Amino acid sequence: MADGGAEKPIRTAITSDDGIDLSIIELFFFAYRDFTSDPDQILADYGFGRAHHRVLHFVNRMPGLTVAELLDVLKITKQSLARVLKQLIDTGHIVQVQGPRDRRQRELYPTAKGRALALALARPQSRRIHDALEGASAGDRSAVERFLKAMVNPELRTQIDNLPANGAGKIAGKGNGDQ
Amino acid sequence: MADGGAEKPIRTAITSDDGIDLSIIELFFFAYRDFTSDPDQILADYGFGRAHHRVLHFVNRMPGLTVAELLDVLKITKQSLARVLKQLIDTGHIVQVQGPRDRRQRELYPTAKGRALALALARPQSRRIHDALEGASAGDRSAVERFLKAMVNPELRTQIDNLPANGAGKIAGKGNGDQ
DNA sequence: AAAAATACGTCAGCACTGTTGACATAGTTT
DNA sequence: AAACTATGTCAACAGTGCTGACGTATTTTT
Repeated sequence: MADGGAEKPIRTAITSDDGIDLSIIELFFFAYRDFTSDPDQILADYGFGRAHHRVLHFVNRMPGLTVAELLDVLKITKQSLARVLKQLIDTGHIVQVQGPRDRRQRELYPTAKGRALALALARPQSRRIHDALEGASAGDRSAVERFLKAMVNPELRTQIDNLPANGAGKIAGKGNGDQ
Repeated sequence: MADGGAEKPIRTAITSDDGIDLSIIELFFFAYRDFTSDPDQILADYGFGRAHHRVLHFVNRMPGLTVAELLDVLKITKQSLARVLKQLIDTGHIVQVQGPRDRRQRELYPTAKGRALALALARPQSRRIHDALEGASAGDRSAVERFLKAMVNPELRTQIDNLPANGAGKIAGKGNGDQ
């Protein structure tokens, strides 16, 4: 700034009086930080990070999805995905299968190993959620779900609805035909 | 893996039947991603990132806190903090004041510029929350707050309670004496 | 059949944010 | 005086995101 160095310190705190919903902003930050800390610890043992977790999770949730579809869910570039996906394939957590209709496509599937890791990562998160909802009524739970869903950009809510057993039965156009 | 390359693909999706609370896990991921995207766009104009946002936010929420206290809130190393804090000081968003009792300490305060930016960053987040809670009852809102708080590690809940106008009046031991 | 578009992979370089480890300097406590 | 504490800083590294560019296989369009 170099304005003589005399910027006056403001000694009062921002409060809810400023018209900002500070409590939920801060709660959301702390909650998400701790929510991700559980899997982070497990991932460290594998030399993986959060990006691996997300890829593994959605491949397990939507087996057979293509690279392009995965990019669309994660909203990252293919170069970002390439690094982590390659590692997951090299370590035998995910396999690629050439697309039956369009042979340019690569369908992504978890292996038994990949399924096991995905579940191991989801377990502590699910437990934390379960504990957090202890004593909550069905209405409370529903309020939490509605809130979280409403926090998502409207264009993306469709994606969420298309996940299996989240309201939709199966993913359209994909034969989830049990191995 | 090099086991002959024949890891069998699993073609079934993980579902709630696996005993995992998938809907909230996924909702939380998407919700947080979009929640942070609003300020991210503003920050880009300043050449700042999410780390700057967090520092700025808590300095505005707890003016006069020391470097050590800030590290304790953010749970990062001082080397990580140093980089972003230096930038915020150099750009005139934050000022340091030598601690009155212990002159080794640096109390951190926002400037008018820093306060303005903090509010500009909080505004879209607050609006998103407000919109997400549209049509929600007081009980719904309370359920959401209780849930988020319960998601935080128990040891850290005290920190949250000590933020001004989140249940506590003032920060213990700090004279928030209005400039 | 040739041309254009698509799906994917990859190389190279960069930015942001987190980590360890080591060391320096002031100021406080013992 | 010695030990401890609060802060700053240098250096190196990891993880994950980005852009830009280019190559190859395959499908679609002309």
